[in-house]
Formats: sequence, structure tokens, C-alpha cells
Amino acid sequence: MLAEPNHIAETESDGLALWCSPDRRTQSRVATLGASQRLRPGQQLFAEGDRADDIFETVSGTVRLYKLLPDGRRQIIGFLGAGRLLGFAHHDTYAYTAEAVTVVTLHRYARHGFDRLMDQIPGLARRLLSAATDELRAAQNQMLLLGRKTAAEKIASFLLAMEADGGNDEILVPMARGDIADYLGLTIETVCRNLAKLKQDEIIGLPTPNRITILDRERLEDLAAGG
Amino acid sequence: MLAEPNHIAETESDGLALWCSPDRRTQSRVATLGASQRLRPGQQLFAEGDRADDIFETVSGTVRLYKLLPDGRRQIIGFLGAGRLLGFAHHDTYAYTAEAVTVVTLHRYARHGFDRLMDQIPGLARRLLSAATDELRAAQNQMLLLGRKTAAEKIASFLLAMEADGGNDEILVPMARGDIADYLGLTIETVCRNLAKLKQDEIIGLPTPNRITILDRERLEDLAAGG
DNA sequence: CGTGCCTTTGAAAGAGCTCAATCCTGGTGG
DNA sequence: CCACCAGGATTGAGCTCTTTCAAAGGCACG
Repeated sequence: MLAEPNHIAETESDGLALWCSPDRRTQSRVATLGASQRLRPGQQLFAEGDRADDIFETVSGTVRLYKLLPDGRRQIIGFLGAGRLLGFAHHDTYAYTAEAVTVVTLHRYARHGFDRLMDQIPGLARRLLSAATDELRAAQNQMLLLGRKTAAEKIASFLLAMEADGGNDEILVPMARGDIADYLGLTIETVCRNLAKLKQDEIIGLPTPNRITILDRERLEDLAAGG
Repeated sequence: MLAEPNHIAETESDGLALWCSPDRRTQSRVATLGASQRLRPGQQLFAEGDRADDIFETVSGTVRLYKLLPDGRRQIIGFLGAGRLLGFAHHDTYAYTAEAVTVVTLHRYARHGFDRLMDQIPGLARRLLSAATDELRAAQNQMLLLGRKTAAEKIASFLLAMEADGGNDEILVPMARGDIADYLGLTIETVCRNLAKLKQDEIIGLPTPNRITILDRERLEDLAAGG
């Protein structure tokens, strides 16, 4: 997956965080490659199998990445908040579909120009490698979750991973229950039931479907780890 | 995960495939960093949480990478055949445990020397990025498998992914049933039962537990895709 | 103030798991 | 050379967790 669901807040990003070089000339070279874009909820950035001509950087909003089986079963690979890169398959087609969850603003860069940049800017490839390594680690954690955690453990892990913003114990959940289910390898009903259970046990509060408060972090962390 | 289980044959690799540069001076610089090593089945290369001081390259044999939950549940992240890199977390500790499945020979490189190389050899970081991107794609496929495929579909997908060697329809399975189960998010018994079912349906042959022949590739592929 | 979508809750069904017994095979020792 | 043993593989039976199918609730939007 391309993201652990950290940093999914609705904050703005000034962009180009990954390749903002100390060199000012480089910056402008990057900037001229990009075009800004705005998407409504549900709109696609690209679909699995499309020719991968562009690379994207999110500026605000939340994006979901997913793969489908022929019969329509869906696995969400990751959610991306502000300031993340996507579309970075070095092959010729995208390996997954990317859609806006909320209103999304982003930059689009032509891949061929980007390739050139990698040769010209020393350290860029290395910084991207570092980012890819992080995503790989997140993907491995998600494999552990999908393969070996129970529904309750998955939900607890998800909530803790989503919680990365305000510092208080308030989690803003931009995506619908169906997205959470397809991210955790569950059904909508199982997600609902487990959230209801957590609420009933007074581990979380659920003022609205999209706002969750952590009431007992310790027990939530125990659950997430499989305690 | 670090690998789709292609290239798991017992073949030898001449090593350093990823950074064998056209520049001969570079080659020797790399070579002097490395030390050879031989492990018996079950021996560890490193454990999750160890200080990540070294990077490894497999030469022959099969390695398993896995993560554990506190109570012992295990998720195998990937199997590595000959000529693969591992230990390449750019953080200070390994994110998973690596163990020999078969007898394994490998090279060990000091990370700090490797970091220097990345700055000195143009294109090395970029080649590694390309490798990391491939592994990411494999990890995403595995997330789809773990989160959304049935047991039968998982087994079929696994067999097809393992089949990458001889060109004939013979699959050599170096790992035990328990490893397969922990790779697919199943139990040993479910793996056995589904293999037995495939055999009974004359889709595969099972002359010994570690040798599987594909009798009806078409039906196997249908199964793997969720048909 | 409908209408439709998302969420929540209930009841029944089923896929995969657990527990347990048996089978097979390769390595050992007599 | 052959019987014995240990560990992995296989098979069986019952059970559990999650899913499936179904029916309300609730909220936003027109």
C-alpha cells in the first residue's frame, strides 16, 4: 500500500515536499512540470491498467487506492492525505485505481519530465527510494493486519493509525464505512458492529459516523496489538 | 512484501545483479564490502527490531521474511529466491525477521559503506528505487489476496506465482505447509484440504508434498482470478 | 417534507478454524 | 538390512467468527 493512514487530515500541503531541493533553480524546474487539478468525491485520478503517463502529488483532501477482482470484490491498498506522491509505478501502466474520497486538490506531472529530473537532481532518486521504503514497510504492516488480525484488532489498529492529527483524542474519518471495510478486508456490517462494540465498552465515542473520539487509549492499544 | 514468490528455484546467482555497474572499478568497490555466508534451514539472518547494520543479497536457497504479533501469530511477508536484496529498510532497525527456509548462501554488506556507494554511483539509487517499486507492487497484490480472496483462490494464486522455473508444469515447493499457511493468512489444515481438493479435481498432481504438477492450468487460473 | 444513500441492527448460514487422530516419510540405531 | 521414531502432512468432526440476507434508522439534499 502507499500509505499508512497517517496524515489524512484535511490540512493543506505546500506541495513538492519530496523534492523540494535547497537549490532554487531546481524547484522552479519541478514547478514548471506540474499542473494543478481539483476533483470531487468519487472522481478518478486514473484506473488500474491505464497508461502511466503522469505522476501526482496530493495537496489537500483524501485519495483512495484500490485493486479489484474480476467479480467486483475490492481491496483498498491505502488512503493518501495531503503531500503524498502517487502513480509512481516505474512500469508502463498503473497497478491500481486512484479516486478522490473527499474534494481533492493535486498537482500532475508528466512522467517523462520527471524521469529526466531524477538524473539531473542529485539525491532525488535517493529521497524517492526512502519514501518507497516507507511505503513498503506500511504495506508489510497491512499484510500482517489482513492476514492475521481479527476484526476487532483490525478496527482498533485502523483507529490508532488514523489518529495522527490534532493531538487531542479526536479522529476525523473522511471515508465511508464501505471504504474502511474494503481497506481492512471486512464487510460494512462487521465494521459497524465492531465500532458499536467499542462504543458500548466505552473505549471510543461516536458522536457522528465520521467523528470518533478515543476514550480509553490503553485498552484500544491492547486490542490493536492482539491483547 | 519483498517478493512475489517467483524465482524461488534452487538456482545459483552470481550475485550483485542489482548494482553490477558497467564500471569495473565500481564493481570491485562493491565486492570488497561484502562477506559470504552460509545458513542451515531455520537459521536467522536477523530479527525484527535488530539494529539494521547490514544489507544482504541471496545467492542460493530460499529465505522467508515474517512479522509476529505479541501472541505468536505469524504473517510471512514474502519468500526470496536467489539474487534478491533484503534488509533494505532505511531506518535503524529491521521491520521483519528473515530466516533460511532451505540451505542458503548469501552476501552481507555493511550498510554504511552501502550508503556511501549510493552517492558515488550514479543510477544506483534509481535502480534500487525501481526494485523497491516492484516489491511494492507485489505487496499490493498480496494485500488483495489476503483481504479479498477465498482459501481456494489463495492457494491457486500461490501455485501460479510459484511456478516460474522449469517451463514444464512442475512446481518445487521448498517451504513447509505451515509457511504456506502463514504466507496466505490460512491454517495448515486449510492449505492441506484445498491442495487435496485440487488434486481430487485433477487440477494438480501431488506426487510428494514438495512437488506439485499442474494438470489443468486453465481451471487453476480461473480459480486464482476468482472464477 | 419526500427521496436516496449511508449507517446500524438482527437473524441465519457458511467458510475457515480448532482440536484430535492417523498417515507417511526420511533418518536412526540395532 | 530392517524395525523404530520424530516431524510433517493429511483427514475428520464440531465450533466460531464473519459473512450474508434483510429490515429499520438517520441525515442531507432537493
